[in-house]
Amino acid sequence: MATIRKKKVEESAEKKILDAARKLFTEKGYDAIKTRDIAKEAGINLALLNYYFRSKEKLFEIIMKENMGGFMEVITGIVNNEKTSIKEKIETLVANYIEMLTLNPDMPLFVINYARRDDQRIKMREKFMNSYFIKQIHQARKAGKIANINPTNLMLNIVALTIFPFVGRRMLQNSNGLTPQQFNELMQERKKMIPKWIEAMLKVK
Amino acid sequence: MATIRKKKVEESAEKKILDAARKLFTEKGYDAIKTRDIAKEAGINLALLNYYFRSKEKLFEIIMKENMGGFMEVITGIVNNEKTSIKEKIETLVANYIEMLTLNPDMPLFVINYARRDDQRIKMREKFMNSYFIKQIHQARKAGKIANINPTNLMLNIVALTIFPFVGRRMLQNSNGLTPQQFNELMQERKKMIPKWIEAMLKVK
DNA sequence: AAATTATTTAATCATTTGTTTAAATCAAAA
DNA sequence: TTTTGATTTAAACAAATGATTAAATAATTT
Repeated sequence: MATIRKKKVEESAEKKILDAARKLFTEKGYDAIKTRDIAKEAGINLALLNYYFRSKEKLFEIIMKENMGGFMEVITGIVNNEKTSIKEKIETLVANYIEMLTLNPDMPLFVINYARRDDQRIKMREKFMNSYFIKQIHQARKAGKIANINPTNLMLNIVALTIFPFVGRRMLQNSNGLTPQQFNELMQERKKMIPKWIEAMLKVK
Repeated sequence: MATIRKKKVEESAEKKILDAARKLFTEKGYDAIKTRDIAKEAGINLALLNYYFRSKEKLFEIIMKENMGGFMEVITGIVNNEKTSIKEKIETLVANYIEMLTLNPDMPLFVINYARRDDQRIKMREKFMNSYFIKQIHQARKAGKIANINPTNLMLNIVALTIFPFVGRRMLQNSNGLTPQQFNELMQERKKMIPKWIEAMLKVK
């Protein structure tokens, strides 16, 4: 009988490997991390890694999909909600991203480098440009309520102001720079300010 | 006599190696590029690389310093010029960066990943925060001419709006995305707009 | 042209690194 | 307790990769 047996005493090796891989791949990327690093970090033997995940590549793909999903998921719901205003959408978008990135600050650089690695295509722009949010922007423009901004530039500005500090995090948190604590405080301040800054931009002609 | 002799017929192998290394390292980073890739791209034999540059690491360092220099150089002069206004500084800074990055669009991601690679410290923030520009900002704030913005956030905003599109370039230039031509046009538009957007931000309280 | 020095190469070495193997150990079921 | 399958390991393998060697070729000086 194909009954499944489980060890229950401690955290499964499979999970330990996934956790180690997530941490290391997200922090340093595919090429910089060796399978032996992952095994060591997970506290298991090297062979286990291939036993559970077949190869480094397959393990990486799992982490990549997790991260990519997390990174995209944030926008999907918000940006297509037909019940919220432009202002509300920007506020929610910025707040949710900063919350998520505070917990997982290396995610954006991971995603960006994935595109660098093998010219993989990431459809973030598509998702954004086809959204209800962009329709609202067009309408508000026609009605003369906001300036005649290029929607791609608007998207870029929201994303740049929100995500860039996390991408450049290591350049801010250097010896004479911010402590992790200060960095987080700064991000909390930006959470409040970015929507206001965007609002101000939307009046520029 | 230690006279130096040169081959003049074609471009020197040394330069060909440097050019290849610059292209490949900047595009894909240290770990992703093999010494054999560089030799092939340069059209020379593998051993030459070590003959001229001792090691992959040493060759990388040369490219790294080039890029780092280029990346920092832009701000140094501008930001400490005591003769220009805040507005002029922002305009010059943005324009010079976008000009440079249009010619070398992979440079920022290279620099950012260098910090990721071995926790190297890059003193961009220091340069900025100790500059005459920041003094001017403090004065203008006291005089009530601009809003009470945190200088680090101001710096982040200028840099984010200017540099981020190049960092995320491969996510914009995907199958359904922008052509390189369209991307450059967008950057030219941003060159004009970013100073205006920053100006608008500086009025937000 | 001969001598000298710079340049270039093919072949090899040594280490790193992803993967596999075969055997040992452990936990649940019979 | 014995059996059975899941889990874990040490050791080894094979390919990739950074580096070296020793010899050949090309350019310049004498």
